[in-house]
This record gives sequence, structure tokens and C-alpha cells, in this order.
Amino acid sequence: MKEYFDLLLSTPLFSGIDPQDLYPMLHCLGANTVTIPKGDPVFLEGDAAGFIGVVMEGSVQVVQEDFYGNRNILTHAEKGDLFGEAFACANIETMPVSGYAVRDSKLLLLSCQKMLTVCSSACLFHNQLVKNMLKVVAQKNLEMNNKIRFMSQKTTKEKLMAYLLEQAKAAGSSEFTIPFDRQALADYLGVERSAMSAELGKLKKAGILDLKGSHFVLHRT
Amino acid sequence: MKEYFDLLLSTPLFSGIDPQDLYPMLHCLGANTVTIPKGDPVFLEGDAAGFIGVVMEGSVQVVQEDFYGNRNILTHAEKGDLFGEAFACANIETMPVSGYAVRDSKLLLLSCQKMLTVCSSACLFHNQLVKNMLKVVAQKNLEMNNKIRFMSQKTTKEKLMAYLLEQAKAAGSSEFTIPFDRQALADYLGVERSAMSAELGKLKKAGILDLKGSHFVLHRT
DNA sequence: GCTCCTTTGTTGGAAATCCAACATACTTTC
DNA sequence: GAAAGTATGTTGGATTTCCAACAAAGGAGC
Repeated sequence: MKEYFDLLLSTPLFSGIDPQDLYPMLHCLGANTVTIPKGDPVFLEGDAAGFIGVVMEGSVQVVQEDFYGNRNILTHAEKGDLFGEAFACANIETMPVSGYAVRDSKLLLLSCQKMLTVCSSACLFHNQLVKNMLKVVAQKNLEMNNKIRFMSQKTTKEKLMAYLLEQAKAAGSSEFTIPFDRQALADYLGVERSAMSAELGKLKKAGILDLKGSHFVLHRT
Repeated sequence: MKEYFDLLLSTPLFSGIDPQDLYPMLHCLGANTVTIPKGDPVFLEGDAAGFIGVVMEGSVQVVQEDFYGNRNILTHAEKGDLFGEAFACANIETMPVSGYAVRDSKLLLLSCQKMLTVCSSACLFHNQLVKNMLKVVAQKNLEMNNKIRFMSQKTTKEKLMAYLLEQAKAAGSSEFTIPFDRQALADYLGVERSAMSAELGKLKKAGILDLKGSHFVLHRT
């Protein structure tokens, strides 16, 4: 696990933590790693809640699925990102959503309960950890706000543009790569893939953007 | 402000706090009350972020508004509820949304920065406060998850049913009252008011529910 | 009771989405 | 390089939403 110490220290969860404290802290948090092959579930709706996931390799998507088989992608977690924190910290018993490995992934799982309980050993930093977690969960909240903003646009074109403008803003550039393929983007925005694909074609033809795969360039007109 | 101490102590933010500590704590958090008449803004998009709101009287809605004048209701906060916590804790500079008083309201505003900074006086409970806040923000996250679940349904009828079933579940009864009028419910679900009204009529005619104003009864068939 | 004003329900045509089916491009595997 | 599998783009018709305008119902104030 030591090979991932630098990665962990760079995550917002362990921000401000003394590197020397990391190892005992991980032990105290009941850390354990799991390896999940591409496409397999990390957890399923109904599973016991209470753990916080950190992506060390690969990527994870958290999704809602309904009867009809419709997928709605809630969050996409890349290397260094957290997932499941909000469910862990909200004191619920079972997960209301599922998580899948989008690629072969190596994940670190931490116990939320142990994070919130002060224990004996090297855990003077528990309080810092809780503050970090608060910030992480609050920022996840902002992300969901953004998603809601995209989804509440009326037309597919408006949803796309709202999303792409936000990505450009986040990248600080009119050129950026999104973490979704077409189907996943449609599932994230809550629209039809084929209709979305058609809208992307129109936007390109209108000179508003260029795209190649998941790489986009927005033109200001 | 003392008249509201019991209310404050019953909120999840001050859960586990010794009543004797409340007053100095409020002082330490830079608490101040404001009175907002019905319909007036509590804060507007672009205002400085950083405060946590507690509803002591009345109710507050947090909304997103776009160019076209479309409203999207993000959260509805009743007496005893918090609002704006996620924006305050996420370390952003300006509010990305607006808040309005739905009725004449009396609000308590707390400084988030002061909550996260350990100060000298009676603030041994800061850590408890941060933990409480983490739970509150995490639960708000679940609420947004639910809203996303409603919004990601394909038809207006499905959105309505998903919302109403959740309300029944939350009320623990097939009979419940929602905090929205028709226009507000439409704005919350992201649908047309008139189309939604028509769907409600169909659902009633089909014997799936009864409704009078904001009071609903779901029938199991 | 009466009027004014707000909320809710109803309607019909225009616009957009949904869906399934198929065409094309790109990847992977052997 | 061929073949199989996956991802993306394209099309047309059925369904649904959107929008504006109006009708009906309910409430507040006088």
C-alpha cells in the first residue's frame, strides 16, 4: 500500500496530515484495499453502507438504476477521488445506489464510523480528518448542484451546452476532455444517447464546437 | 434570541450540545438574526458565501435561476432546518444560487469560518459541531440524490410518482402534506406546471391517489 | 355578498424527445 | 488482415412535453 502514500497525501481527505501519521491513521481507519475488474460492481444498492472509497487506480462510477433499466450516473471518481463519502457520513444503513468499476481498479476502503470515533492511538488528527471530510462532502454537494443545473435545462442542446461550458470553466480552457463516452454522458445528463448524438452533430455543424471522441473544443461566437 | 434556544437545541446542528454552552457558542459563531418578509431574497446569486442559515420562523427556498427565467427549486427549509450549509463549507467565494423567504421569516445566520476555526472561549464543542455539520451536509446530499432520482425519470407522471412515493415513505404514511404549491412542485421536479396538473388529474381519475391542495393520499392498487 | 387576485385545471397546436432499427466507424482479438 | 464486437452517428414515426391562452375555483379584503 505504501506505493500509494503520495497519492493519498495529495487527496483532499488527507490534506494537512503529517506523512508520518498516515500509516497508523490508515490502520486506525480500518483501511483495506480491494481490486475490482472492469465492469464489476464495487457495491450494489442494498449493500451495507458506512465505508468511504478512495480510487487508487482506475475509476468508479456511482449510478442509480430503476425498474426499467434506466441508468443515471451520479458521480464519476478518477484516481485520487473519493466516492461513497456522503452515504457513509449520513448514517444510513444500506446504500441507495450502486458503484461500478469503469476500468480495472484498485480501491482503498475506509470505515466512516472509525473516522468519527476518537480512538486511542495516533489519532490526534481525527479532527483534521473530519474537517477535511466536511469540505469534501460539501464540494460533492456543489457537484450535484451542477448536475441538477444541467438536468433542469429544458432541451438536450441546452443540457449539453450547460455541461460543456461548466467543463470548460473547470478546465480553465475552451479545450478539454470529459470522462464519459457518449452513452455515459447521456446517462449523466438524463437524455437519449441517439438524440444527444444528433444534437452534438448540429452543434458541430453550427461551428459552436469541435469534438473528437471525448475531447471537446468550444468556439466563442 | 433566547426564545429560540429550545428550537436550536433540537436541530441536528446542535445535537449533543450542552444547553449551557449554547449561548457562548452562538456568540462565538458570530450569530445574528435577520427578519425577511415573504417573497424577499435572503441572499442572491453572486453574494458572498460563508454563512449557515437556520430557519427559526417561516420557510426558505433555495433556487437556481437561468437566463430564460426558469426557476429550479433546490431545497425547501422549514422551521428548524438549515440552508446554505454546503455552500458555506465548500470554501467558495460567491453563492451560485439564490434564497427566498416563502413566508415572513426569522433566520439565524452563523459564520462557517468561525465554526471551522478553534477559538479560545467555550468552544470545546467545536469538534462536536463539525461532526454534526458533516452529518447534516451528508444528509443534504442524500436529499439532492433523491431530487436527481425524481428528475431523471422520463415522464412527468413517473417524476410525480417517484416524488410522492418518497414523501409517503418519509412520512411513514400513505397520507401526507407536501411543502409545495403546484408551481413550486413543478419547479422542484423540473416540469411544466400545466402538464403536471393534467397528470395529477389523470392519476386521481385512475384511482391512484386523492389530493386536496397540498395534501395527498396514495392508494395501493 | 362582492370584487380583485392568486392558484389550479383544461385545451390544442408546435416543438422536442423517445425508441427502435440500421449504418458507419473504431477496437480488439486472433 | 479478417472478423467480431463495441461505440457512435443517422433516420422516421409515435409519444410526450412545452407553451400560451383561457376557464374555473378558492381566498383576502372591503
